[in-house]
Amino acid sequence: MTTSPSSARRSERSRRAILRAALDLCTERGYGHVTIEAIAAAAGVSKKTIYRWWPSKGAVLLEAFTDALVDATPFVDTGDIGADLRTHVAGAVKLLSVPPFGPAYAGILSELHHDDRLAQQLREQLVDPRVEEAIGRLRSAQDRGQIPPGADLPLAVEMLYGPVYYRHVLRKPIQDGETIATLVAHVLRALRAPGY
Amino acid sequence: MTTSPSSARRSERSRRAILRAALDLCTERGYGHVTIEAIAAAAGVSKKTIYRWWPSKGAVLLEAFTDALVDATPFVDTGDIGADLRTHVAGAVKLLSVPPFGPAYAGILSELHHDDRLAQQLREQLVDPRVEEAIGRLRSAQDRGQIPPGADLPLAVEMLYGPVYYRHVLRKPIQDGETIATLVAHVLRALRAPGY
DNA sequence: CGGAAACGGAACGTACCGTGTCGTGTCGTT
DNA sequence: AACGACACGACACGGTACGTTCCGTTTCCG
Repeated sequence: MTTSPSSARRSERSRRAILRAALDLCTERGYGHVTIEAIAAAAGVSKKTIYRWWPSKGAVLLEAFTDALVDATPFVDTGDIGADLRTHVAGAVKLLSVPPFGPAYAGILSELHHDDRLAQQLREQLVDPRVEEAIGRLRSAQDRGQIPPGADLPLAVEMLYGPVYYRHVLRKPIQDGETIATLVAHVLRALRAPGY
Repeated sequence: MTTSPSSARRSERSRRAILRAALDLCTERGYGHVTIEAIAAAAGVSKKTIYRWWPSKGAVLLEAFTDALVDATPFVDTGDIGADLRTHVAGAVKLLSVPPFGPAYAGILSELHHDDRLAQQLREQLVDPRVEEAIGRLRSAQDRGQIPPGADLPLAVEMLYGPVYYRHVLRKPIQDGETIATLVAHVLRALRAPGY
């Protein structure tokens, strides 16, 4: 998570203040107008302290976002694969719909294309684990015979998350529950139906 | 397309030089490191001229991207809906895979969240027309009985484009032809199969 | 208790922003 | 053919945020 000097001397107090200030500023003025200097000022911290532990603004907000994501959208297993997928997708959609998380995540995504380290961190810490969880839940349904054995589970996950990302980056109004239910139903149908 | 002073006196020569320089700079140093000043210098143009016609860097690159998009991914109708969708999605994927278009589009997307006018322009000029085209092609297949009458065509388009955007913003390696074929097959299956 | 290291604060030069001014050139109008 | 309007290139401006450096202080480990 952290990056450089590797020490237990690090001030947890400052770390929390920085992450908190970063999210707060993101709420009130938007990701693009958040600056390292403003974060430092709001957190009562010197810029040097931020630069010591994070390489960029994106890295600060990625850590803040990841921290805040803890049990935001848990992956339950009630036995009903449809209901569980709906619950999970709805959790992700809802999280992205409230400031500062929607704008913060969009801002982080926007920096991936010129920051290789950040892209790697995001995939390793956020995306891949969640994809694995989703595949695991689908496989569990597969074991119960709710999904055919040969189904392409990774593709299924992309078909679920894809429209969520599509809508998020294009800033179309977030989907309501019915849209999510329809999406999940379509994906399950695509897995279940006979080959094309 | 253009914005402010509305005149026929505008120098087409300068306009072309600016759009060309913007894309070139995007190729060689990445969207995030392209500046208005650098575009002006590379195009042999004063900053004032750029600010006279475009409100932001994003607007310049949106126009450059849109111009370059002409017949990049045509929407054909061979009668085979599966083949046509594969062709179309492959065109979009291929376009995004080559510099400067991939990075340029990602950069434009990144600015949508703090630039309402740009977001509106992108949707009106780029996204909505293409979505309409896609829906039109699906409807044509519907008329021929290849897709059931009640199918949710807008959702189908999102299921097609969604994974493309998902992969693009997360910078996962672009899909190959087989992945695209599988995706298209799944979407068509989801439309075709009986209700869940 | 001593030293190493993280800390806050302040200042630095650099880069780019968006705007303003000015003189030049070019294109419509009459 | 001459005028006048307007886009043009150039240059300079104040402002903001960058990332770094220095310094003196505080905090924690051994």
